[in-house]
Amino acid sequence: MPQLRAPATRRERQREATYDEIVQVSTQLLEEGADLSLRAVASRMGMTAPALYRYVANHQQLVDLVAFELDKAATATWVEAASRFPDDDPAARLAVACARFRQWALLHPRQFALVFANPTAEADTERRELLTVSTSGHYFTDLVWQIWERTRFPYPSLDELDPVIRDAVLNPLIPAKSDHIPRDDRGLLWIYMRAWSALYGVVTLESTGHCDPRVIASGQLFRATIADWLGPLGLADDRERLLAIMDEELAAG
Amino acid sequence: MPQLRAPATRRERQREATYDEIVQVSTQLLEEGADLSLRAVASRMGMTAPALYRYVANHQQLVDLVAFELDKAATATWVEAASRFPDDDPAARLAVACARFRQWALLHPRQFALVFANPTAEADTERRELLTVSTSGHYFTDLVWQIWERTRFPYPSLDELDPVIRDAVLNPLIPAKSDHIPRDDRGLLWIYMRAWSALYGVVTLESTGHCDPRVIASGQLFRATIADWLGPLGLADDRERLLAIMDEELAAG
DNA sequence: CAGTTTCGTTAACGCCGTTAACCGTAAACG
DNA sequence: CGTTTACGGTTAACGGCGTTAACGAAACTG
Repeated sequence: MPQLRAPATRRERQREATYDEIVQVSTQLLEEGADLSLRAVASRMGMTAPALYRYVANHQQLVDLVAFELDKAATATWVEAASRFPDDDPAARLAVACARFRQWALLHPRQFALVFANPTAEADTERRELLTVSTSGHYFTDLVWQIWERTRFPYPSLDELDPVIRDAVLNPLIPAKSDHIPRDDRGLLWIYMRAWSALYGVVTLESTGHCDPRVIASGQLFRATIADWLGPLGLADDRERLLAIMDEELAAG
Repeated sequence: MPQLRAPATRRERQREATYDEIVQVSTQLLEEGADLSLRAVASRMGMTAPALYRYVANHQQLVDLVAFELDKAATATWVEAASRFPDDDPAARLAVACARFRQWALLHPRQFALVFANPTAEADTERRELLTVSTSGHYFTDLVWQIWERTRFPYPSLDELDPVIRDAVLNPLIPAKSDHIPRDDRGLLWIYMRAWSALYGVVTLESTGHCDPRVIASGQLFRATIADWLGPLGLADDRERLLAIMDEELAAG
């Protein structure tokens, strides 16, 4: 059985490989604290900068490409970490994933900024679409859904929602794995958005350093923010266990 | 009576004026969507770029200078807007200020990013210090304090706080007008930090566009986030009035 | 084999931050 | 008052950036 993922002609495989190398070299550059520039990436690949224009239309597209792959790779790491808890314990998995997400953001602020603070121009539909397929977003939505299946935490019905929000949860533009959520349960996505907003907010605050460094080091702001969301997700009974899991994960990273 | 603010020699006055022009030209550039570059600022002032090095040590310092002044100017606008409510109604003032803060962030995302998403390097103590005197931070802390004077909402005592957080509230590195807060009431600052984190988070999410545009347009995410903080600030009774004030302000902007 | 597409090159343009060397003039000083 | 100093500007230059244009070789295609 031949490869499914690397089919087609030799040229196409070559091209795939070049894309992979671009991403690899880019992440390497970022890791070293260097800027993500076309020239730097090219020269480290043994090419000249204009050659990269065969693969990317401009600098911003390079950034978007790398951001997408960084998100994918980072998500894979906390999916892996979360998998030490079983399938049927999505709350524990969420606790692990949130903690890992934060630790990644603190350890790699430049990469975090690239993926999550990279300003998206209003009219730029292409970049919007890319955002919609964000890997981490899908993972978090899925966990929230799985938690709801167990705790049946309350969520607003479609009628209760502001009409604009109703549209948004019925046909989401955000990264959310929502196809399998029945129409009448789409109010769940509102809870998801609000929870994501809280997580994003505190992690961005800490990652960009607009915060007392001691508060960051203690992890208390993050912890308190997460703790506030256990109730709304129907996890109040599990509170101590989940916070313990999170603390453990924070201490490790 | 001679000027108090423009004393000293003629040279010093001249220098002050040049700084003012730098800031003015910079904000003008940002307003036009251009980048904030030394060369652009200099040429628009009728100078050459190296001349600016007589006023700022490097590009980052120019950015910091402009960020600080932008924060000051923006804060002044919502202080002004909030002053349509009397002194003794700090809750209403806070509602106005939060809404204005968000509208400013949405209308001027580049400026917002400069002031509030401008990553602060860990070891950079100079920039930390600059952060500590942020104007908007002082205004918000002061409002929270004034609200507490009226509602006496609960806050953690010093013993209840994590030791690190205790240090942080006793000797804050964040922009907070805290000198007049008695030592035993410093737990208030923890509430302030948490509330600021929530406000910062949702506004950053919206301003950077990492969010469904329809959700931003509706303002519901922001509204819900603020609404969640009325309780902890002892403003539950005032809920409808305050949300109405905020809605009005959001609609205007 | 001929023709075309793909993928790389070099050269160049106009930005950028930053440094070094230089100079007139306004202020400070003996 | 004349001298000296330091301030606030200049020009020239370096290296790096994104980006475009013109071009060529090698690989696929008929």
